[in-house]
Amino acid sequence: MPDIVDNTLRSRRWVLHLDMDAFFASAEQLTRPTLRGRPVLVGGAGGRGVVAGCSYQARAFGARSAMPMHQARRLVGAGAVVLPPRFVLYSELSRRAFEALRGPMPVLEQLSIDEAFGEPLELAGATVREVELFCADLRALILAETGLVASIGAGSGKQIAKIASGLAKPDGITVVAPGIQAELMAALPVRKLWGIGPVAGERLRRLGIDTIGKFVATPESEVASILGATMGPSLHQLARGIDNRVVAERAEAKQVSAETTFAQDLISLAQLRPAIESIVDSTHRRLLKDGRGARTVVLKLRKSDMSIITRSATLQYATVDKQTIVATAQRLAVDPVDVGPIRLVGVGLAGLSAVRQGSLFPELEHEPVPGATDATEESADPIEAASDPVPDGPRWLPGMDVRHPDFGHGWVQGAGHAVVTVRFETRTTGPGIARTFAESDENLVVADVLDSLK
DNA sequence: TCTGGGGTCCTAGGACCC
DNA sequence: TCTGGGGTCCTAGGACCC
Repeated sequence: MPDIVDNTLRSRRWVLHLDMDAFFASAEQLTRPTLRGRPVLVGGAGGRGVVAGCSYQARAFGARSAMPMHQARRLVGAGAVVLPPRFVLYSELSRRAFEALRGPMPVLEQLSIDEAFGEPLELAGATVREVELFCADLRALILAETGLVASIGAGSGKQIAKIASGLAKPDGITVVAPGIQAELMAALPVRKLWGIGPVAGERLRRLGIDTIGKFVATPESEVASILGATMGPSLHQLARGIDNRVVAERAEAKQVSAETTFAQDLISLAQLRPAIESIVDSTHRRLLKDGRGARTVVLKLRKSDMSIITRSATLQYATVDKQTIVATAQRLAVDPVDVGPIRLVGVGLAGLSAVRQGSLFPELEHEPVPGATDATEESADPIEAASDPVPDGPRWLPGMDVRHPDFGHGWVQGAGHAVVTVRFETRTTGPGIARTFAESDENLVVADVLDSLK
């Protein structure tokens, strides 16, 4: 990167990319002040869990998102704080942040729970300095509204804005002036391009193309033959800094789905059947929340070797009827005895249509499913990897939000041996004290996650 | 004790229709 | 009596994103 940046340079277009810093872990540290400054790992704690988010203190040890949790834990050591994700909390913080941003930026393209593009019209033709000031205001707004830190990148298009926000982290702003864009990008690994993942990255690396600069220098025809006739040329354009994609509100979701990885592989139909039934339950809840009906049911099975089998069926009419969906998913099931042990079961619903039309002939969609009737009794309650409390399971699990009439809102730090240790604190209390109770203490009750924001 | 869960988009083949 | 061509829908698989 050049040492001197001319802050008076203007760009015709300024696209902004906002990204919350270490979002999940930061949300935990916000609402549980004891965790501030500590290596926090958010994700599944079971043997097959992975890191969904980690604090910068955890990253210092080498922990990363998507890393197996046991590996991250080993890297961080004894000081690691492992917490289950609280999506309700993250969604609320996300909602508050993006709602506030719609003031200064009415058009927001939300990419995920913690990321969005914006292209404020008032910045058209602005200078680098003006963009920096605008971004500083946005960061202050997010901080005031949520207590969380976001980094912002800005450039002449989406691709460069996204790269810039990565460079801005943590807790910063990076505005890429048009004049330095090409030089800045050329030096970056080709994997930084949005759309070049592990497979394409490896394919390019084997051909000696490891930087965006070398990628740009590769003839477009060759790129097309490596990455495909659609992706190739369009990525080549983006790498050359040609990016006229507009910033626009996202359309409605095209599918809803739910999936669960089981602590132990499912090895029989008798185990798979009830698993499918319970996953449909989750997916169906999402469908009802969405408000549309679904025509296509997709069953997804991940085998123990990580390969994926999908089977789908399209109904004659969109439906919201759970039994229809269960029956369809069961009909798609394959026998683990034939295909091999299964670690994950997922059910997706696509072909979502706003017309909630019930089937005219629902009985036709309830064909008997071989092996389905005995499955529920037969056995196979597959061991859930998720840490949801089960009726006969432990009453308290680490990370739970709880309340006590004398000590207020807190969270479970640890449980076992008939006792439970609770840290009483919320966003505004400052670091709280930990107290230990009998597991059976009636004064301790499960609390609303969002109370930790108070 | 390797590798989550929620999505999007692309490709490719076959069925089916005109 | 040999075998069109375009368009759409459905299905399965795969890459990629956070």
